[in-house]
Amino acid sequence: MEKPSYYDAVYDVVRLIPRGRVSTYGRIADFLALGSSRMVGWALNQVHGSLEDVPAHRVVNRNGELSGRNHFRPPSKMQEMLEKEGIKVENDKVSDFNSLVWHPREIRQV
DNA sequence: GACCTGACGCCCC
DNA sequence: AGGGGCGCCAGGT
Repeated sequence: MEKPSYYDAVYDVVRLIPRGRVSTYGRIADFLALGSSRMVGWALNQVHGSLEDVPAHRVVNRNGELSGRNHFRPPSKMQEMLEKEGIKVENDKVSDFNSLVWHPREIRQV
């Protein structure tokens, strides 16, 4: 029985997002060559309760907006967790997003 | 089994 | 600069 779903690959990448940093659906999708940013969202949607293992709160859209906050409970939880990591969130958007956005490619550059 | 929607992103107007 | 439409794949109705 195979479940090679790219899901695991997505979770793996998300898990690699450093604390205090964020990444985007698009970058992850591009890094994994999924072809669609939505797939990342689908995968994270399946996470649901495994959020402890997969820091899905560190994944935002290309504008740094917390587009997935509505899937957290309460929705403000996403912002809460981010702020707990030192990330400033204002008006459902990551402040200084451009500076702290993390590129999966950095893994290879270590 | 067909249709619609969805944690997105890019192109076109 | 802002708004609207299409594409991507999976899952639910």
